[in-house]
Amino acid sequence: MSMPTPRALKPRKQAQQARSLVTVDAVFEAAIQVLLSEGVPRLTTTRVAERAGVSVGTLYQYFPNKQALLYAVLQRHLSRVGDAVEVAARSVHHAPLATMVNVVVEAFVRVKTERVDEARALYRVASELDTVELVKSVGLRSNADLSAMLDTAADARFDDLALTAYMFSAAMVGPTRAMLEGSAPPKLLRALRGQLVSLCLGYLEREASRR
Amino acid sequence: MSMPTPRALKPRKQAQQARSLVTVDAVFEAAIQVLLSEGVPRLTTTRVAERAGVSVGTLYQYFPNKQALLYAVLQRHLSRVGDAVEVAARSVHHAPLATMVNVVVEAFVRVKTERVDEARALYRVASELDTVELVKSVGLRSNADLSAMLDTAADARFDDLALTAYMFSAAMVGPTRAMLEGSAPPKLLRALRGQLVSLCLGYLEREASRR
Amino acid sequence: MSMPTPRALKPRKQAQQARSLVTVDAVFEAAIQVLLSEGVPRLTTTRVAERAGVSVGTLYQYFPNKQALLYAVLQRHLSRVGDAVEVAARSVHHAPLATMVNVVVEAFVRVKTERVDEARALYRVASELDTVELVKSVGLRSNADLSAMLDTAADARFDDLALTAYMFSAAMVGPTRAMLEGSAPPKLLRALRGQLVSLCLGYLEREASRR
Amino acid sequence: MSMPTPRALKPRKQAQQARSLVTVDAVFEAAIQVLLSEGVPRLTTTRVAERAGVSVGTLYQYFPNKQALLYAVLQRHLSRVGDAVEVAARSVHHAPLATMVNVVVEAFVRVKTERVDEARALYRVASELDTVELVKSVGLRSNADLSAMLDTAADARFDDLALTAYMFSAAMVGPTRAMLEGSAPPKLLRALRGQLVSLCLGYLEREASRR
DNA sequence: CATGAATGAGGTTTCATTCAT
DNA sequence: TATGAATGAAACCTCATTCAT
Repeated sequence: MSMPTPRALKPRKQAQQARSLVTVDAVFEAAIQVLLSEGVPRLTTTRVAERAGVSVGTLYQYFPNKQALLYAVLQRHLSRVGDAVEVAARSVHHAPLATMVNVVVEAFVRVKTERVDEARALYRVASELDTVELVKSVGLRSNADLSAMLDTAADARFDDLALTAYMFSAAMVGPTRAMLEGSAPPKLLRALRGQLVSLCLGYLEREASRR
Repeated sequence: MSMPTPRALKPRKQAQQARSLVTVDAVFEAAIQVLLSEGVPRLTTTRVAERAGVSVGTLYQYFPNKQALLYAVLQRHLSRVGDAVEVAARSVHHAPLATMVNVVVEAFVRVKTERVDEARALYRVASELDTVELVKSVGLRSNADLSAMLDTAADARFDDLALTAYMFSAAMVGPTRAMLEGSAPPKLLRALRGQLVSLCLGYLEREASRR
Repeated sequence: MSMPTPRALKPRKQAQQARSLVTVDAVFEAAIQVLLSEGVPRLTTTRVAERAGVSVGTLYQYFPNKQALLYAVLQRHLSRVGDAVEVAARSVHHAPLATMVNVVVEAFVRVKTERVDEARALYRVASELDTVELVKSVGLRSNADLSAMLDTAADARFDDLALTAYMFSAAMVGPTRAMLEGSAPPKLLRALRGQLVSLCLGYLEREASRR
Repeated sequence: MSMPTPRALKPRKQAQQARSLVTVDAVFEAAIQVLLSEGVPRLTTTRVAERAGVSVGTLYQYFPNKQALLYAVLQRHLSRVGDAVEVAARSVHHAPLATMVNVVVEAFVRVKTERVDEARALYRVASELDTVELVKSVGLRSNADLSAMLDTAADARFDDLALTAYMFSAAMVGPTRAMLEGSAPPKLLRALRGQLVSLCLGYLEREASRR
């Protein structure tokens, strides 16, 4: 759960007051909107502030610089995803493989899908070097959760748990990203959950059988 | 095979003279280098030209704008990948599923891996909006190739060929991207081929059995 | 009175605060100075900002691009001229021809002469293509005012009012421009008013007599 | 007839060979075309050369720099006009005023009108500082021609011959420019000659009568 | 002589950030 | 605390001119 935020990217205020929270949230939302409607190159602090209904000055009261803002937005999103995976994984310790896959995939797809625009917007930002570390750390966390889960599978055992968990994760993340980024037709999107289950379960069963 | 390039992104000269060819290639290479060493935000036309050992003016003789340059680099890379997949897929029409997967994955991993730096660099650029169309068109092409191949499988038949081909493709692309972007440890990278085969074959066998 | 400004040339802010007004005026003045002292090709936004004592950035807060700045300067000048002609023309409805010509020419020469440097500077800019529409629209307005006036002349009547008004206008504008652009000797400039009266009145009396 | 060309603007070759003449003419024509279709800011040497069907290098064999090219084009045009006026004026020495005006205006309008595009194009260039001298010198020459003519009028005498000739000239030039630049409707253009006669004759008769 | 690839100074414009009000 | 005008470094891109072929 802990991913140490680089000092330069720390928010300025802890935003504990009600007013602050509202403002910060408006800014987050605005950033996502701008990202979607204008694209990365046109994501300027002024534009975000404008869209959020505050002045640039105010924005800079909450974030020391633009990077910090994007970092925070991404962090919020990734935390949600990480949390969802973690909760799901914990809930099926000791269950059979099929159950595990169903539950985890279900949770993952749900959290990625309930705010499609957000997910889509953030893919555009996620390659900005500074965020690589963040993405990696969240990945590690999820891998750990999935490893721990797989290790308790009622009906399977894995030689290289870390590797298998990594691939499991990548098998969920990869096609999902492809679909969301490519603005895949709704038909595909609806099929996503089932397909991911098939993909992951097919893989895990193969790996397990190799025992 | 052809993917019509938007007019604004078309190269300026076809670069037929010897000197020109050298120049253009130097620029391509420089763009990739800068992308890797400096990241997207510091990828400026001046820096690319400098690294290529030419003047900005020269760069602009071959590309009407920065976008066009990036577009061209990406296009070259994607073409190579598309070509590799196409050739591989064609070579195993009417073979059994396992052969198909082995051959295609092998080709894909090879082409992505032989210029790891290039692949890695381009992921950073691929979100610059205008490239979405390009990525999509290459995706469509590969999907078509894979569909055609799968349709001839000696030992399997698929209900929704398009969907299955799409997932097959995504199952290769997704984890590969995750690994390259996240700068996965060499150990993982070496395992990639085998893991992808497992992933794709597991999936395809499941889907085929559902006949 | 209103001449709809093309959207791309619209000023960015209406400049209502005191500080802003000062800034915008300084920029206007600076543009004219630079135009006079350096000429069109050396009229750069940087230079104008510098001369105005502000940063380029500030200039661009008020004008979306260089064209818009020049457009605004020209518009301000032409509006003044148009206003002067309109007021003068209205004031002599129903008067004899000689009075009309005297009053209108007097007003025109006065307004063109009271800021000779401005007028001179703007001739240099007026050929930058996009301003053609502006010049034309101001011309139309003046022609209308002059037409309306001539139509009420106590001692004359005209067959083709529009044509006559057009020539009247051109007879004032043309030689004035020639003089100011050619930096005619002061002696000529002093004679301008009388000469223009002679020119216009001679013409109008000829046209009127042709009834 | 002599207008000393500034050294920096002198053509490089006297272009006496047939091939040279053709090239220079093509370049002149191209410059005018580009000026009309693209406007001053987009008038580049490369574009002119391209339109002329030669390489930039060749263009620079004939003109030391861009200014020189424009200067030459303008000079050619102004010479034609000056010549036409001179010939016309000489042909009516000792004639009555009305004849003089008719003949001179006729000549002037004809020469300006037979290549409307050229005239229109050159107005755009004529304010480029360096050309002011050129325009002025041609003006002086015409004024001298007109002065000499008016001085011999059979039925009129003028107090300030220089001033009167200047205004006569301006009365022809001004409205003509206004019409050509403003792309006046054909109807006006057809009326131009008659109107100019009326304008100039009205003026001259008034001035003559003031003896 | 002709060509056109190469040059690079310099122009236009944007945008993260500050700070007086 | 909030505002938004001002800043200026730095990005993108053009184009007059040269010179090796």
